[in-house]
Amino acid sequence: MTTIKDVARHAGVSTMTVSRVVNKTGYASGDTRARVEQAVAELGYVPNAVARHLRSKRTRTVALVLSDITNPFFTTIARGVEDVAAARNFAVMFCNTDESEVEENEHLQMLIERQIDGVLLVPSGSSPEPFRLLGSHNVPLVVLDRRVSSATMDEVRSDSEAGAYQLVRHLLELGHRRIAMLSGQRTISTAADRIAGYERALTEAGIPVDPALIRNDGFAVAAGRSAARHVLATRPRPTAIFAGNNFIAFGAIRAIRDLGLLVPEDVSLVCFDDVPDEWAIDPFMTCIVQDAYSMGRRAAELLLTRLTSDRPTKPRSIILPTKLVVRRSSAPPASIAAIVPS
Amino acid sequence: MTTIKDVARHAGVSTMTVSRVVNKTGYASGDTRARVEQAVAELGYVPNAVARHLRSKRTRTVALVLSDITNPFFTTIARGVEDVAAARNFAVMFCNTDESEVEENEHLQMLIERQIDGVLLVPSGSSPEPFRLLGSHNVPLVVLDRRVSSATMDEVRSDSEAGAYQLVRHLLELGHRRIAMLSGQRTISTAADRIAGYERALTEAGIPVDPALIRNDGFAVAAGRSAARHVLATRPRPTAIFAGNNFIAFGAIRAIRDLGLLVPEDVSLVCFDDVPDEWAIDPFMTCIVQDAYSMGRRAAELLLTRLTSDRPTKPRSIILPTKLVVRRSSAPPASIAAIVPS
DNA sequence: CTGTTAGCGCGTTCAG
DNA sequence: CTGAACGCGCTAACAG
Repeated sequence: MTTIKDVARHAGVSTMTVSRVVNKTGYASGDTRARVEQAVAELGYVPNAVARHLRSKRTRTVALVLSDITNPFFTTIARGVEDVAAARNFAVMFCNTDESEVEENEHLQMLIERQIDGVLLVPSGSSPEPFRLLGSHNVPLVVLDRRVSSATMDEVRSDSEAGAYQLVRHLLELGHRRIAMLSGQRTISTAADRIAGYERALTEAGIPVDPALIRNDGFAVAAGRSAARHVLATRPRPTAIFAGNNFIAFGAIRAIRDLGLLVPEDVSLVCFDDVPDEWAIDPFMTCIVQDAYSMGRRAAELLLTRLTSDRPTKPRSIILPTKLVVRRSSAPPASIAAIVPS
Repeated sequence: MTTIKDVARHAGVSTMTVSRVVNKTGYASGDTRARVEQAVAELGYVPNAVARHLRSKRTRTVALVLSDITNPFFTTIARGVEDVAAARNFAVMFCNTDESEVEENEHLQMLIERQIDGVLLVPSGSSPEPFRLLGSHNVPLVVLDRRVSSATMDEVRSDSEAGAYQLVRHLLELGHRRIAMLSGQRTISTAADRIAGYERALTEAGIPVDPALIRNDGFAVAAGRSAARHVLATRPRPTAIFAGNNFIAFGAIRAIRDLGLLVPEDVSLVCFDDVPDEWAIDPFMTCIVQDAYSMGRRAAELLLTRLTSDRPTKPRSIILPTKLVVRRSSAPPASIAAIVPS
C-alpha cells in the first residue's frame, strides 16, 4: 500500500505538499504540482480515508436505519437518499431493524462507534432511547416517515392524517357509511395517524366510529387478509374497506375473493400507497400516493446540509403532501348503485 | 468525546488495559476489569472505530455495488447481504451504478479510499477495469448475479442458461414452435445466457433460430412493451413469448393487451423471475424462480469467510439452481388446442 | 497480569 | 510557496 510518504519521497517534496496538491488546498507552484501529480499517477496512490477521518473527525458517511429494505416504499426512500449522498460524496450504510427496538439500538451503537456523521432513521418504536443515544454523542438525526412525540427534531414525512381523511371523504361522498379501517400497530405513528384521519372524516360526517371496524393487525399481506376477514364477518357488512397500506390492501383483496365478493361491486377498497408501476398491469386501486423518492431526497438533503453548513438552525419539519388517485376500486355502495344507476 | 485515555485515567490503569478489557483480549484481574468497566459506564465511553481501523487495517465494512436498489431482485439480494453482515458485525455500504461503468468506477474508487474490506459487485459492463482496480488494491471481490469472462474469481449467480433452456423446453413440449425471446442488452451476461439457453432448446428441437424473434431492448417494462410489439408484428405471429425477466414480462402483457390478445389463449407468456408475492393477487405467470435472498446470503458468507479466515483458498463459483413454476400463462398454442381439446 | 513504546496515515500549526 | 513536528485514538510488540 502506497502512502503519502511514498509519494512525497518519489516526488522529492514533503508530505504536506502532496497533501496540498491532492486535496487542492493551499498553494503549489506549477512545477511541484506537476511532479506530485506524476508521482501520484506512477505509484497509483490512493489517499487513505480512514486516516483522514481520524484527523478530520468527519467520515462523510451517513446511515439509513429502517425496518426492512425489502419493502418497496423504503427501497425507494433508500434510492433517494443514495442519489443525494453520492452527489455530495457521502457514503451510505444501511441497516434493517425489522421493527425491533433492540436491533435498532444495536445498529445505532455500532454506527456511533464508526463515527458516522449523521443518521436517517425510521424509528421502530416510540421509545426515546435512540434519540438519547444519538443525542449524547452529538450525531445529527433526521427522522423519516414517522412522527415522534419526544421532542422537536428534523423530520420528513407524509401527512398521513390528511391523506387518510381525504380517502375516507372520497368514500363518504360515494355514499358509503359503513367503512372498515385496517392498519398497522398503533405504536407506529403512520398507523395511528391514518386511523385518526379516518375517524375525523367519519365524525365530521356524523357517523359514529365503530371499534369493530378498526383493526391493527399489521402492515403486511397476511395481516391484511386476516383483518379483512374479520371486518367482513361483521353485520351489516362494511361496504368499503380502507387499507392502511398497499400490502394490507393486497391481503384484503384475497380475503374478499375468498368470500366470492367483487371489488367494487360488493366492497369498495382504497388504500394508502400505490402499487409500484411495474407490478400493475392495469392499475385499478383508488389510493393515496406518497412520494417516497422525494422523501428520501429531502431527508438526505436536510441532513447533509446540516452537516456541511456550520451555522446551526432550528429543527425543520418537512411534511410532504399526498395525492388522491381515484381509480376503479371505489364505487358507490351496491344499495345506492341499485337506486341511482349511473 | 471521551477517549480511551480518559477511561484509563479514571480507572487508574493504562490505556492498554482498557483496550484489553473493552475488546476482551488478553487477561485482566477481576478487580481491574471491574474498575475499567465501571469507568467505561460512568464516562459513557464508546470506542472510536476509525482509530481502531487505522491500526488494524480492517474496517469491518463491505460494499454492495449494484445497478439499482429499487429493483426488487437486487433489493432482496441486499437484504440477504445485510442479514449475514449484521450477524458478523460487519457494516454494509451500498451504491447504485445504473448500469454505468463510469459511476461504477467512481464508486469503487471511493470505496477503496475508505479502505473497505471487500466488495460485492453486480458488474455493469464487461470491461475488466473494476477487477483491475480492486485487484491492484488487494480488495477481495465477489461477483454477484452476472458472469464475467476476464478471469476466474469468486462468484455467486443463478444458472441462467439452464433456467432459460428449461423454460423453452416447457413451451416446446406444449407444442409451440414459434417462440419469441425478449431480453436485456447482450453485454449483460444474464441476458446473453438466457438467450443462449433459448437457442439451445430450439436447436435441439430442430427449430431454426429466427433473429427477428430475438430482441435485446432491455430489462425494463417499457423495453418489454416495445420489444413485444415488434415480435408480435412478425408473421406468422409467435405463439409464445419468453421474457428475460419479470419487468419485460409486464411490458409484454401490456403490448399483448394493446393488440386485444389474450394470455394464454392467443399468446403464451413465460419469464425469468417471479413476481413478488405481495403484488400477485392471483399468481398466473409461468416462470423460472431464482432465490435472490440466498444469492445475497451466499455471496456475503463467501466474502466474509474469506476476510475472516486467513488461509487463502481457490476462487469459488457458486451457481444456484433455479426452479420452474408452471402456472396459467402458458398453454398449448391455439392451433393445437383446437385440434386436441383438453 | 499490566505498562511502555511506537506508529498506523494523514493534516493542522507554525516556521521558514 | 514549502517543510518539520506533532497528534488524532487506538493497539501490536515487547517488557516487566
